[in-house]
Amino acid sequence: MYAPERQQEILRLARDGGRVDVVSLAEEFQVTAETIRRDLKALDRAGLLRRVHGGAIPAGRLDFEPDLAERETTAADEKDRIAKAALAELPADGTVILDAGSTLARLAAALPPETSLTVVTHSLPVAARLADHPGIQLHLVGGRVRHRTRAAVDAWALRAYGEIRADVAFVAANGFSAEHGLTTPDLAEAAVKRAAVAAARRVVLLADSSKHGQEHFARFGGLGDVDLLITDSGLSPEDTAALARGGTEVVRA
Amino acid sequence: MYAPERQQEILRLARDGGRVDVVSLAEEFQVTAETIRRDLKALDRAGLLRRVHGGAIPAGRLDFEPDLAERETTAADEKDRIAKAALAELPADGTVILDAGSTLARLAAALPPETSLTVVTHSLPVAARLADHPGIQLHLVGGRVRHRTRAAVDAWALRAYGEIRADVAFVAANGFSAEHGLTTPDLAEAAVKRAAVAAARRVVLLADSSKHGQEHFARFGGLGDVDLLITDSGLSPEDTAALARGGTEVVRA
DNA sequence: ACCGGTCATGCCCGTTCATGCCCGGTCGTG
DNA sequence: CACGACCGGGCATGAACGGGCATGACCGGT
Repeated sequence: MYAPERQQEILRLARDGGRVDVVSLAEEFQVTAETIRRDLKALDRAGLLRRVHGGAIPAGRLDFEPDLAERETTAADEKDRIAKAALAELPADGTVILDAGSTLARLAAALPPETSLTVVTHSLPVAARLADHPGIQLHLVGGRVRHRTRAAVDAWALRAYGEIRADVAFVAANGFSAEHGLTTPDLAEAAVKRAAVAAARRVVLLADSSKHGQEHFARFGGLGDVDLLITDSGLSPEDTAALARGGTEVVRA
Repeated sequence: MYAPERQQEILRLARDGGRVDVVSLAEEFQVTAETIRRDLKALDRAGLLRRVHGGAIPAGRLDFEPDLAERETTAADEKDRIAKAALAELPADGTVILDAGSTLARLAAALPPETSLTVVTHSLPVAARLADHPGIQLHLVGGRVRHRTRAAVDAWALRAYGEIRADVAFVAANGFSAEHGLTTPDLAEAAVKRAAVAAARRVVLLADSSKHGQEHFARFGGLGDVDLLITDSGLSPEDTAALARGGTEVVRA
C-alpha cells in the first residue's frame, strides 16, 4: 500500500469516526507508529487533520460537539445515500451551486473523477474537496466565515450570488416542512441560502428525514421554492404525498 | 505495442484496480521499469493519473493534494523559521491579509491559540487552518480557484481587496530581487497579490532565500513596496545589505 | 536508396524516498 | 510528581527515481 493511499484511508477513518489514534492505525495498516506519525503530520500540514497527542481529529469537522459525534455517524449512511442520489441531478456540463453542510460535503466527495462542471460554493469544506478535482472549475464565494459551519456569509457572499445564474442549486436545511418552509438556526446563513436559491433555475433540497417537521430560527424559503427534495426512506409515505401535493417532487434514497 | 496503446492500457488498469505499480506493469508489458516510469509521468502530466512512489493512482481517487504536502517538504525548515519570525510582526489586535503559499500556510498553522485578529485571505489552505481558530475573525476572499495553488483569483478577489484596508499584508513571491521586483508565474495570481499589497498599510514579504534572484513571468510589485522582508540565513550579507540600501528592512530567521 | 532528425527504449549511476529503529525529551494522567 | 505513553530528530537501508547517454527503429525530404 502506498503512503498516499494510506493517508487517504486514515483521513476517511478520521472523518467517519471523528478521531483516530496512532497505535490502532499502526496495527490496522501493519506499519510502525513512526510511519503513522509521519502520515498524520503530512495530513496535518495539508490542513486536513488536526494532530493531537496520541492521534488526530478531522480538521474539516462541521460539528464537533462530542456528544453529537455518535448521532453524526449514524446519520452518515442516510447522508451518503442522499448524496449518491443527488449525483443523478447534476447537469451534464453546466453550473451548480453547492450549499454548506455535511450532506453537501459528501456530495462533493462523491463526484466522479470524470465529472466536468462549474461549481460555485460558499462552503470551505466543499471547496477544499473540489479544489484539486481536475474536471471542475471551482468558484469560491467569499465573505465572513462562520466558525461553526465554515461557510462564508454576509455582504460579499450575498453580492456574489446576486451576480450569477446557475443551472441547479443543491441546498441543505436544518429543518423543513410544508407549513414552515426551510429553516436554519442562523440569520446570516439563511440570507446566503436565500441568495443561492434565487441564483439557480432549479433547486434541489438535500435533507435526511430527521429534519422533517423541525423548525429553526431563520427561514430562507418555502417548499414551493424547492423543485426536488432528496431525502431518505425515513420520511413517511403520507408526508411524501403531502409534499408532492405542494408541487415538490420527492426522491427517497 | 505502441507507447500510447500501452499508456491507454495502463490507465484502464489503474482505473479498474484503483492502483498500479511500476514493477508489475513492467513485467506485464515486457518493458523495463524506466519505460513504465516515463508512461506514468506522461499520464501524470496529462492529469489522468497521480504518481506516487512505486506506482500510480487514478486521478481524483485521492481527495487531498499530495502535491501540496510535497511542496511543503521542500525547504520546510526555512519556511517554518520564517513563519515563526513573522509572528512577531502581527499587530496586537488588528487586521491582516494572508497571501497564498506554503509559507503562509505555515504561518496560519503557527498562530497561537490566544491570538485575536481579523484575517483576510484568498487562500483555501490558509482559510481551512484558520476557520476554527476561536480568536480569529476570518474573511474569505472569493473568486475562481486555481487548482495548482488553491487560491482564489479574478474579478471577485480583486474587488474584495479593493474594498478593504488592512494593517499588514503578509505576501509570498516565487521570485524577488532588487532589479526585477516581486514575480510569480501566473498573471491572475499576480493581479490578486498586487491588490492585496495595495490594501495594506504595511507589507511583509515572506520568501526563503532560494527565491532571491529568480524572476518569473508576472510581476506584481517592486521591492520598494515591501516594508519588511523575512527570509532565511541563506541570503548573503551582501544581498541583504543591497536590499537594505533600497529601503527594505531584512530579517534573516 | 540515402541521410539527418526524432522518438521510444534500455542501461548506468548518483540521488531521493519510505520506512524502521533508536534515544532523549515531553506530555498528561493518576 | 512520577511513570508510562507519546513525540520528534537522527541514522540506516533497500527500493524507487530520474537525468544522461547510447542504440536502433521510423519518418520525411532529397
